[in-house]
Amino acid sequence: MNDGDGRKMSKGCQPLSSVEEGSNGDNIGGEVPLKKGPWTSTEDAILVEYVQKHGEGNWNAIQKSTGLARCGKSCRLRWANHLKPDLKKGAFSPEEERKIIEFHAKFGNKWARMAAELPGRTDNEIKNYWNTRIKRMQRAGLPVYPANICRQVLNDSQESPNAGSVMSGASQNSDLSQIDSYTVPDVQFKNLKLTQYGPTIFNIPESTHSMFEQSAGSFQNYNMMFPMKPRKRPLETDIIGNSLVGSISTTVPEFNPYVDYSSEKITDSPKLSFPCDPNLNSNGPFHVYLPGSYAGLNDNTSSVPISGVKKLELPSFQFSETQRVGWDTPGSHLPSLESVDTLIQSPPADQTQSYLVSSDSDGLLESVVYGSKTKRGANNNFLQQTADNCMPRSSTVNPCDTGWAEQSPSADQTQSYPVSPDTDGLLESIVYGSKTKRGWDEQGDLSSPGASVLTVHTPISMGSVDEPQSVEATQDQDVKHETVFQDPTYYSRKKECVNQIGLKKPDAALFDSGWRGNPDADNKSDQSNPKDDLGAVFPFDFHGYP
DNA sequence: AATTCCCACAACCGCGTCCCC
DNA sequence: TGGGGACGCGGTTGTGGGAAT
Repeated sequence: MNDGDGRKMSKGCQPLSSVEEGSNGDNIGGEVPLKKGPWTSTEDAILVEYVQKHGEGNWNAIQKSTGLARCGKSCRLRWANHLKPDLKKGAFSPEEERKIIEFHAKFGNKWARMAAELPGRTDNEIKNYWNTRIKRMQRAGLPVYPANICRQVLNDSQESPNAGSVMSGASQNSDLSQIDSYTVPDVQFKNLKLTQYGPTIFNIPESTHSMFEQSAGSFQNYNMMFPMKPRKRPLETDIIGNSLVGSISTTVPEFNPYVDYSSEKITDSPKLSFPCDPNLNSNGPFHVYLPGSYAGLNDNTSSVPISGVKKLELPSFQFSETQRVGWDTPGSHLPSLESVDTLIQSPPADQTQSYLVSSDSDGLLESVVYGSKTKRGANNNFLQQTADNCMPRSSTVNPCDTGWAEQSPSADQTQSYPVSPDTDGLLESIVYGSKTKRGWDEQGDLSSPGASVLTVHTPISMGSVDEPQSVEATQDQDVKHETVFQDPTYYSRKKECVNQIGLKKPDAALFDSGWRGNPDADNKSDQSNPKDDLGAVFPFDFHGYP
């Protein structure tokens, strides 16, 4: 570390007026710059001694009274994360891991809250664990939330007075007063069958539902997956994933919602399956955007399909008419940022339709969005959204057909899922403005540049696996188009990405490392690389791209 | 053996909130 | 009531070390 020469003045921390941190030779103008970087044992000792003597708090006084060249903030962090006597060290126990997953499902990224529930553990520790886990699961193409957790959270939610927001940590955490004008009306999930879907990491905004309806059969074929970049060195998980390819491509793996995956390492989860893509023959494009990632600021993005290996289960969504209306109208509530987190573009009913991203995207919006996202921090309440995603809205089609329907204890449930309130209307304003500017109000014009802008904003549009949409049904979508595609937000300029993901033969594309050349996949897309597009929405480090 | 890559984690940073004056 | 400091929170970055090449 930069112990010593690498020291810098900590931003946000006032320099010491006088300190005896002799080892620091950066003393400028008589002021000792506050040290940054790893703490030394000496510093630790000083801090511990001070706290033992004076107790916690008044952190800024430490540097004054002890001469410790650390700002109060740094002292507090060091104490809280490492020096506190009651801290638990070492790896998380399986039980702790299970709790973390559960808490994340409930609270979202409320690390401090989670830490409060886990004695001896710090928020930073939990956060790091979670982020690492996310990456790992992503890489393996595994669902972040085990089905049992989803189910549990769902049950908890149902039991609570405010039930309705299932697995929406943000919603549950948020004070109701925070619900602003952007709050999306509750979404009604009919025939909720959470467990049948098992875990999913995607947050699918309700607005997506209507898309499914309209795209009817098209979305039956989507595979949610994590884009995966080939690792230079294969991991066990990769191996597993690859090993699944065959079966996934040809059969519908069975997902056991009752298996507790909470603490499993990827390497020991060979039984995991991907309860998705009930219709492997479907040809509907499908896009999934995960929250918080860097945006593809340039539209030089390619249409290269994600060379992912795994598929994620896709919940179906349904909107009530009123909800649809809400989304359609310009003044309607835009999706919350949380909903923005996950973006999935659903292809129109006409699967031959191209989803190429308009080439005219200037990247500005993406930049803005990205900035906003970054700044705000991706409040990727995966689970919240995941849970929503997990909830099929329709059960007309026997889920069993999908191969993972049997276990759906709550098939008859009808629930309302309030969209998490948006805490920042700026992005919506920008997006909306952009859309307006671009004139995307030309409903149904999926190729409209403006529409594409909303990708970032758009709730995931996914095919409902259990949607009663027969192929025939998919052809009758006029009405649905009005309700759904009217809202430009459903389409992103990253259409190409969609295109790429929306493979006629998802499986093949997914697992075909050479799917760049997949004729089906790039039927109408350019050769751009979806990496940027995906990266723009995925909060994770996408190690999935070549 | 050197290099590269990746993971895990510690620490930093910016921002929001609380509290006191 | 508002200004400012203290503190907390969540996201991001940087670093060390191990594994793979």
